[in-house]
Amino acid sequence: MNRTGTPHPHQEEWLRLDRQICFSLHAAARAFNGVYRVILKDLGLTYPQYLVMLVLWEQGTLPVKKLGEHLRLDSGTLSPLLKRLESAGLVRRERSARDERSVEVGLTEEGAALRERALEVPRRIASATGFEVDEINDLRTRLDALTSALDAAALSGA
Amino acid sequence: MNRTGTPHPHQEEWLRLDRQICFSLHAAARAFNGVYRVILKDLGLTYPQYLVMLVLWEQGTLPVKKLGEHLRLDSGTLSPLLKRLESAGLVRRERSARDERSVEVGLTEEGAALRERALEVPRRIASATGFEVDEINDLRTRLDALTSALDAAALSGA
DNA sequence: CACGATTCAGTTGTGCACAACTAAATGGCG
DNA sequence: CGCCATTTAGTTGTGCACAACTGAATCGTG
Repeated sequence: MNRTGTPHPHQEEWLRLDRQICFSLHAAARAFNGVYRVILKDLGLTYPQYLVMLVLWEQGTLPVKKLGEHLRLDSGTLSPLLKRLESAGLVRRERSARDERSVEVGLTEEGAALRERALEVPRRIASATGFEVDEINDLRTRLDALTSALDAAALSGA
Repeated sequence: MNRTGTPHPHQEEWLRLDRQICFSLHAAARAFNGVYRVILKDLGLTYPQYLVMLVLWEQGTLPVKKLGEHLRLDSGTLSPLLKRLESAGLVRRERSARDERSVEVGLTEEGAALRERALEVPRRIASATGFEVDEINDLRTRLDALTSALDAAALSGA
């Protein structure tokens, strides 16, 4: 399809590389998820639920909107997830008195207490990865840069 | 809770770091997914469907089992996904004659032809990330190392 | 050959991600 | 004040991930 001099000589190669990088990121995310799944089972939390609890432990009560900003998740994901955490007795949801549109999400006694048991999770994860703190932080920095670039590209219409 | 000399002085800090690394990886995976979603919309593929097509373009016809090994996905994920690709007219599924348990997945004419249009995807992704090929490859290597460590840990019981 | 263990695809049920939408409350502007 | 645009949660529908299971085919061993 390219009689004279192949204007895109590396396209085939790029498709192969794309397969590799796509797969790597996808697999890494799922592998991470899998290890957390095992460790979090003891706490009765899924990985996304753990992320929500981490924010609540750190920030205290805050509206769904703010929670979504911290986690880059919208109400379509958070609403059912928070309902499940509420059913589990870990969080409390109540309409804000000042702004009836808003719902404040806070910890119950039980939810706050769960933090004690969660303290050992990071150590177990670190030992599972076998990575040093510096390596983890370096990887995190690169991933954040990647995410920023991707978000910017998505906004500008890919 | 720790009157004499705090045997775990860094646990609180680790919980904060865990929030950061969890969030970074989770966000990166979703941001990547989002950019691919936009670009793949033209091809009528989702990101996981694109991964399947990449394998088929590279490897040709192969059983569901092998496909799953390449992608680390099981039949619970692949079966419905492949049905959708079949409905879209991109792949063909048929029971192996040699082994009636196995289902061979292959490309249709249309599926094979789609490869031409997919050739530009990696370039668009690369420009979206703004990363150089070397950087991508370096990141990929680290992610693969992480995945290997996590898989090994998962097998040994976390 | 027979029969129990294994392999393979598919199904079911739960949970997350996200787009598109609804409904209620709020805020701004004429 | 009255009305409309915006903000905020929530709902609906589609698709993926994975655990647990089913059922059919195959294999191994006696």
